[in-house]
Amino acid sequence: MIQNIQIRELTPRHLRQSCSNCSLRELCLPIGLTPDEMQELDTIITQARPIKRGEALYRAGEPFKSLFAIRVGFFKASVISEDGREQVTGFHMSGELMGMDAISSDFHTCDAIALEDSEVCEMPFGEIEELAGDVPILQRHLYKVMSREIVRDHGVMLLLGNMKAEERLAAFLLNLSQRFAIRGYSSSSFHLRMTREEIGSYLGLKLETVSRTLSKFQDQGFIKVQNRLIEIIDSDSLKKLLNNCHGE
Amino acid sequence: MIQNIQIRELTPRHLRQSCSNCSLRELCLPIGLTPDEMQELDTIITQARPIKRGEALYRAGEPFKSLFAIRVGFFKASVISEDGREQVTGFHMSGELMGMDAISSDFHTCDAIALEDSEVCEMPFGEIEELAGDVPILQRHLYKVMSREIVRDHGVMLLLGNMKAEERLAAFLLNLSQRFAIRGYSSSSFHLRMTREEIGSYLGLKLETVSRTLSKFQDQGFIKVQNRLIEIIDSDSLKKLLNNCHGE
DNA sequence: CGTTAACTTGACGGCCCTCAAGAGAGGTGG
DNA sequence: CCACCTCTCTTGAGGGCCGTCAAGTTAACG
Repeated sequence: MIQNIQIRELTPRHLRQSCSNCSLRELCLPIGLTPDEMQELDTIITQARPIKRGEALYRAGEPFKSLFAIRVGFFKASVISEDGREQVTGFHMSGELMGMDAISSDFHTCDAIALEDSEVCEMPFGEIEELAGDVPILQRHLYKVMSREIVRDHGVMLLLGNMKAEERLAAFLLNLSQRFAIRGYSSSSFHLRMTREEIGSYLGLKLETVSRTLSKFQDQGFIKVQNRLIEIIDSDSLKKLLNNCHGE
Repeated sequence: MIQNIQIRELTPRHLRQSCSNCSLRELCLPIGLTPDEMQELDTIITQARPIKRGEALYRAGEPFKSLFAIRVGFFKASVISEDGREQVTGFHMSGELMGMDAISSDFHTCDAIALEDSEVCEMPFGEIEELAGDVPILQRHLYKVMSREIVRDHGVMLLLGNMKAEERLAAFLLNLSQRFAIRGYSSSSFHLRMTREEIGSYLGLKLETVSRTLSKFQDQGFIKVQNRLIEIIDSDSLKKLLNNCHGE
């Protein structure tokens, strides 16, 4: 959750600059590469491939070649079950890495759909891997990024397995708020890129329940909802929903 | 799911033997190490540390030093939310790797509890990592194992987000059945190592619902339940529950 | 301005949770 | 070996949360 906070403070200058080039917040994060190594990384990475809103960055079943770092934009990742049910497994924003699920089988296992016009950096995994063999700190960092994804998924499992609708939505809003804040946007006022249905799919709820719960939060004065614009008025109350809740 | 099937057939002899030593089904899987590299791997890995039923292999918050390969036995992994709710994130059996969630923060993020007397191989991550830097095939394999964990978690998210109690339990039983089969045990008759409550926690259900649903499956002639002994009588019907279900 | 997709709100019903009681299994000590 | 205790499991009854169905409203886009 708090994992990305210190990027600006901790990264050395040459890295910070390169990172601001490619926006690889998640890949470059706290790793002290030499200028040479950075340059090599830069030559590997394809700069800025645009993806229009609604388009797929990749789809389940396609052969795996590259990881993608989101330079700007917003994506959803989702898996489709055999009988056609969609489960959104995550929402991803600038600086985050996508496609790691595909390493295991050399095929993508989920769809990645842009929810707004976006740009990604393509990072051919074979070359990244090769470089990682020579640069221990990069290798370790890749392990860390993948591990973080596992931890994140466990958090979602906790949410889906244990929480009620109100708690899920509160957790969702607070998580979004935090991630926007990290990126320098307002944490108290932001635009949802996804539909109620996509939120519901992510949270294991129906779109009507999402809508109703948002309205309820608004009635209680926790938030203000204007279509997809969310204003968080009382984040403490939202947090209280998460901790108090019906545990003892 | 089917990922471990071909171990015996595909691994070269020297690897097969070394693997049968340490039972590292998941780590050694399909990777063609040289005998020298295998030996180095063997010197890194601590052979056979016993863990008694009910004991913790590690707990959330403990500093991370090693991954663990289960040599024999059965574990549950679970996260505890701030307000004390437990979510079982997975059940792990012989040959599987545990602890990858801890790489991201250098602290374990979940508890690993033995559900029967077990033995694990401890693999100091720093040394594994170092070796992986020299042995690309090992490096890639670590990425694959972690990626597989992510894919598995996505499957659980689909289950928790979209499925009804009957479907969840059917999926759970079929998954266990398959994993036992891969290890040479009966796929149609096996002993549950976990309580109804732990099954419920994993599946996002209460223990009463688990119990009721098992009874229902028994009444329908799909399975036979005798306390923790499960006999699968009609696996096709269970599979049908998963595909038919209330999708169109 | 018309069409479509997205959202809101209400009414109702069903699935699963909650509470409760009792049965069964496994371990310990007498 | 049996009595006893505890943990686990089963089963029932009732209620609540959320899904389902439906209708109407708003927003978005050509």
